[in-house]
Amino acid sequence: MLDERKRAVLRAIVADYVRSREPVGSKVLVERHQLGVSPATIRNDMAILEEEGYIAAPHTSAGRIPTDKGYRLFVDQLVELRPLSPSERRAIQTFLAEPVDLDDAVERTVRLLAQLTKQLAVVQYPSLSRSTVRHVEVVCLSARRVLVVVIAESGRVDQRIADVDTELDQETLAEVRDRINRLLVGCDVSEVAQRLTGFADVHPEVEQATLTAIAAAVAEAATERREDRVVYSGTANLAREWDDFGNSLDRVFEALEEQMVLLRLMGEVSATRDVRVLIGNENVDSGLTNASVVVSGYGTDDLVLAKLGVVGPTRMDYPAAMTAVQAVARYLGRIVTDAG
Amino acid sequence: MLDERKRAVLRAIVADYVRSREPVGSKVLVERHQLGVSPATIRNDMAILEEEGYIAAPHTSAGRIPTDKGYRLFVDQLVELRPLSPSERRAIQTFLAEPVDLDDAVERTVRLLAQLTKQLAVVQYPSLSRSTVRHVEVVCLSARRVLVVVIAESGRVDQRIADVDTELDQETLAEVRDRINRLLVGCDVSEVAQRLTGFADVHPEVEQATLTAIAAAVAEAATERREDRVVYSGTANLAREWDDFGNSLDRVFEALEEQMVLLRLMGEVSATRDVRVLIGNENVDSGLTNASVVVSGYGTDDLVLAKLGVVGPTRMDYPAAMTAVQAVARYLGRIVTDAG
DNA sequence: ACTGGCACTCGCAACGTGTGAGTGCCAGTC
DNA sequence: GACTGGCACTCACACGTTGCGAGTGCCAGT
Repeated sequence: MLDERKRAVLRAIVADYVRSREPVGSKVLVERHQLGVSPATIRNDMAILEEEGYIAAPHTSAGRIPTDKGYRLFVDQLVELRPLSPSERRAIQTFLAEPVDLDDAVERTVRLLAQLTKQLAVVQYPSLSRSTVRHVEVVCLSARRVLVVVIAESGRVDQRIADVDTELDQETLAEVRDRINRLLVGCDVSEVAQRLTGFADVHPEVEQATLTAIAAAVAEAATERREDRVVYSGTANLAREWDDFGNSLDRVFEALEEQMVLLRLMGEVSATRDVRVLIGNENVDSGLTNASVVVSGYGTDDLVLAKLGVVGPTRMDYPAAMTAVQAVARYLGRIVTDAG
Repeated sequence: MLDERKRAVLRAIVADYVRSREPVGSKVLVERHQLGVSPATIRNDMAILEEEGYIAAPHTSAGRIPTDKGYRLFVDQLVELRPLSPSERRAIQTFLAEPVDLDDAVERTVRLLAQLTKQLAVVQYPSLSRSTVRHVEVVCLSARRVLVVVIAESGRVDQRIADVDTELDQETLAEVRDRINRLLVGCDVSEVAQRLTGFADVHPEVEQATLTAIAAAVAEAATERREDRVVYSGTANLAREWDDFGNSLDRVFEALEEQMVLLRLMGEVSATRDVRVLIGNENVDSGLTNASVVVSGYGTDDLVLAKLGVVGPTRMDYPAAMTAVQAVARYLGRIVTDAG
């Protein structure tokens, strides 16, 4: 087990390295943090820390930098989360006040998080509670195309385009719409597909294939999985620190545009509302080397709707990122459960 | 006026420089393109071209690179647009087939364009024809929050959250909704705001402020300007060639995340359906130096709905970009006018 | 009008070198 | 035993020097 002073030394090394990006030596360590001992003593401690694998020297006669193991110890035991500064708190409140709709709320959140942490921020769309159907609208886009809109009681609005074989006049369309509504309104979205089976058969006046297509579109719209969508923001922050990622930058961006990577990244942490940290190689996810992820679930106490977090270099300001992620997750959770 | 051979030389310089990223000298010029004369002759031509300002030498005894003026001449007179290769044509067709809704269509388009041109692709949302109101839905999200959904005949679906002061029970909400629908269905979206004036007054059974809030939300949703939204894709391409932009990369990404920059960029070219090119400093837009924009409007013959294009380094493959932009614009125009 | 030849110019990569930050170790002190 | 000052040692890195080669401009010759 590590000595109290050695832990202080590790904490100091992490702090300094995060700020300066440069290997930190024994001398600056004692003069910047009041450790009360001489550089030589610190050197001994550092030798121990290196033996134990918490820090490493990039080459002989350079300072030390924290290893992944060192960061891990840091976030697990050494970090003290200071509360948000009033100005930050105010920034969050004004930024997230009065979102105009769900998209807007998510959009603002991700921007805010990127701005607060100066990292790449990622927000997963909340999986709005599967609730009951409120209304189904069917509108005609062109001769052979109709748009289906499904509005759920929870406020979800999903749409889908269906190609149909026959031209539909306004009256038939209206009738189809009314029948669908009569059939579905109030029923749980999970039952939609089921209720629609055979829908085409019982209305012989319209061509079957057409009705089938429309029914399929309605079913698809009702079961669309929005929680597979993620949005991100703060690419400029990523670019600013790109030299911390061993990878060439375009690889990183390729990985980003591949939504799956982000989803996997978020998926790897268990869905709880506390803040989790993945450090460096702990996430096996290729494409991002030397990257850490700070992530938290958001939602109500008993139900985690989705996750949000930031991605940055292993060498990042963990305390700041953790408090920001936590605070934003809490706010967004409140907004989103309140709003639907 | 420029000699025919000098034009050939300029064309060759542009072609080579675009491929190699390196100043091109007289020797490689004659051996790669069959110009039928010796390097010395070419050197004389190059001297003329330099005098006229079409090319420049980064320093003594280096090859020449095209100036913006050179590129301008190239795209205006020297470029020959070869038709799309069958495989490209096929790629477009499969990629853009059967979009599931408007978002999906735009999303796919921007990805496709980025992939085809290997540049940053930008697509502006089409301004769907202002049409008549089809249906208005009002659902209750929480005690003091309602969601308003406006569906237009054209297939536009807009939503808005309204905060209300009083709690609304289901029946009143249903009644409000019915009244709104009776009032608005079939009326042009441009008249919505007008028709709603005084809406709060004539229904004394519900608190006025609440009705006003809902009416305002409906009006806002109906008049939302979707055409101010742009989406982009292909950031990895941008990162790959970032050293061509004098700017440090993070500035570029900051500019990107500021949607306004892209909108201005698109806005600077007149809204026609043919392909326009802005080269280097021609676009005064700060933030992107050494950048060119290839852009085209899309829509029907008589109505340009919005614009799309690519952004890349001044030194980009203009012919390829131009054909790709043109083709994609044409396809998207067809899809989007067909679909809404 | 074009070409071969030649002197000239620089950017750039390769090499050598000196400097300084940082270390490990050890003998001495409290 | 824990800490400290001192000292020899090691590299990374910044800096000046140098040589090379690509490319040019010019000119005399065809």
